[in-house]
Formats: sequence, C-alpha cells, structure tokens
Amino acid sequence: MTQPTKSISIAESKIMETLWRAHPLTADDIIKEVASQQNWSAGTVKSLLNRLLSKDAISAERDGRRFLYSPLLAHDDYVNSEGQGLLDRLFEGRVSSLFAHFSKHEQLSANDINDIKKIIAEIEDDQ
Amino acid sequence: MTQPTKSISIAESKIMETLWRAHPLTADDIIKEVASQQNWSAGTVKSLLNRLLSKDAISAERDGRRFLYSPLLAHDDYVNSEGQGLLDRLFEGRVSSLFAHFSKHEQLSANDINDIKKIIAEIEDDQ
DNA sequence: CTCTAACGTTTACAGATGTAATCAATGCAT
DNA sequence: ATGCATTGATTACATCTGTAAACGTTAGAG
Repeated sequence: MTQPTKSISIAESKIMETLWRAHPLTADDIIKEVASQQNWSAGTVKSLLNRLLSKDAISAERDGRRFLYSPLLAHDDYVNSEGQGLLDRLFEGRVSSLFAHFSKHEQLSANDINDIKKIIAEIEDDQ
Repeated sequence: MTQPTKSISIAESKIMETLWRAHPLTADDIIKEVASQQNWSAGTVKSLLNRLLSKDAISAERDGRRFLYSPLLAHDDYVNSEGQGLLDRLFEGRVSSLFAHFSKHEQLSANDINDIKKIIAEIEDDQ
C-alpha cells in the first residue's frame, strides 16, 4: 500500500532490485552492486537514484557526508502493478491465459509445475 | 519466429491488438476500433501505424486508394518476448514465482485455477 | 587553514513515446 | 477537366528514458 508512485522505468528498477535485496545502502554500495550486472558508470547510477528520489520510490537518510538509501515503494506493490499491467495488456487480465501461454511454449519446468500444484493445493485446502 | 522486430511500445501494441483480433483492416477500421477504447485522434492512429510499418511489425497492402494492414509480428511471438521480459525482470524467470505472487494477492479466480489444473493435467498426461 | 577527494546535484543529450496537426497525392463527383 | 474529400506521409513537440559529464560542496589530509 504505497502512495500512487510515478512509474518506475526499467533502468530504475535495477536500482530498486538492489535496494529490495538489501537496504539501506550508500550510493557507492549500489554503484558497486549494479556495476556487476549492468555496465553503468557511477554517474548513471546517481542519476537514477535522483529520479527515484523525485518519484518517491526511495528515501535517503543523511549519514554524515553520505546518504543511506532505502526503498519506499514496496517490492510487492511494484510487482503487483507491473504484473497486473502486463496481464491486462497481454492476457485479458486472466492468469490462466498467461499460464496457458507459457505452457504452450514449454516454458514450464517440472519444478514450476510442482510448485504450482502445491500452491493450488494450499488454496483449495484453505477454503 | 518473426524477424528481430524493434520493440513495440504500449500505444503501438493497442494497434497490434486490433490487428491480431482481425485483419486485414483499413486505417479507418482501425481508427474506429481503437477510438472506442483509447481516446485517440485519427492522426495518432496513423502515426502509430507508420511506426509499426517502419518496425516491420505490420504490413500494408495497397487496395485502390487505401491500404490493408495486417500484422507481421505474430501475437504469440510478441506475447512471448514481453512475457519473458517481465518474467525475468520481476520473477527471476520463474513462472511458479509469478504464479505464487498472483496467488498471494488473490488474483486467481476459481476459473483460473480450474483452467490451470486442466493444463497441468494435459501436460502430465502427455509425457 | 587550504587543497583535494568524495559525494551529491544539475545539466546534457540523443533516442523513444504519446499525441497530433499539417502537408501532399489522388481518385471521384460534377 | 477541376476542385474537394479521402487517405497516407511528413513534421512537430513535449515528455520520458538511458546514459553520462560537469559542477558544487564539504569533510578530511597535510
């Protein structure tokens, strides 16, 4: 339940990922972290950090000369809206339709199927 | 298996949706179709049509004074790459993880679950 | 106390996107 | 034949994105 946050771009989401994994982090932490995946310069990360700040997606708490950044936007909320968006755009909002698609394209591992079966079992137990 | 098509934007995808639903269509058909959903002017649709043309996502076949537009990019391919992208970005590429998310957020209808069970049954039968 | 290094802030800039108006060609009605 | 309506092509323009350099400030080194 986070505020109606402005939409996060893909590049920005990489920063968010890092912060969701662990926080608070200094800009430098993030630069190091992200640098391994992406091929970004320090400046790039700093820009993104600032954009995220304006979007109220993260917070910065002063710690001496540096700042400690933390996510404000909850991972779950982000995933939720992104996921919902895609679901609506591509699958008429139906999870089963998405599922059918991935199944048709053999993108389901045996593990996936097992996990999903478990989840379904839980749901059905539950009610 | 379509060519490495340039990426389709969200607005553009609305046009694609229309064409996937039925084709070939004239620009006017599309304008009328899309106008009901989106609040776009005719000019907007035409621009998008042209961008899609440059991106080789659709084809235009002359029919007298007008053109008949059809999708070149297959719906399935589009869904596939978009879906895969999101899956990777948000769910470490795991369908079950996505599934778990939607389930946790009560975005699964009884129908969804039934359909999914059916699909799983088919897969398991199948091998 | 002064200079530098570290860190954050501002500015930049090309390309994509959303949205649309304007221009140009051309077939049809008169 | 000639002008108008139709339809596609070109141009426009603000915003967003990816990517980063330049600039300013300040805490610590000497």
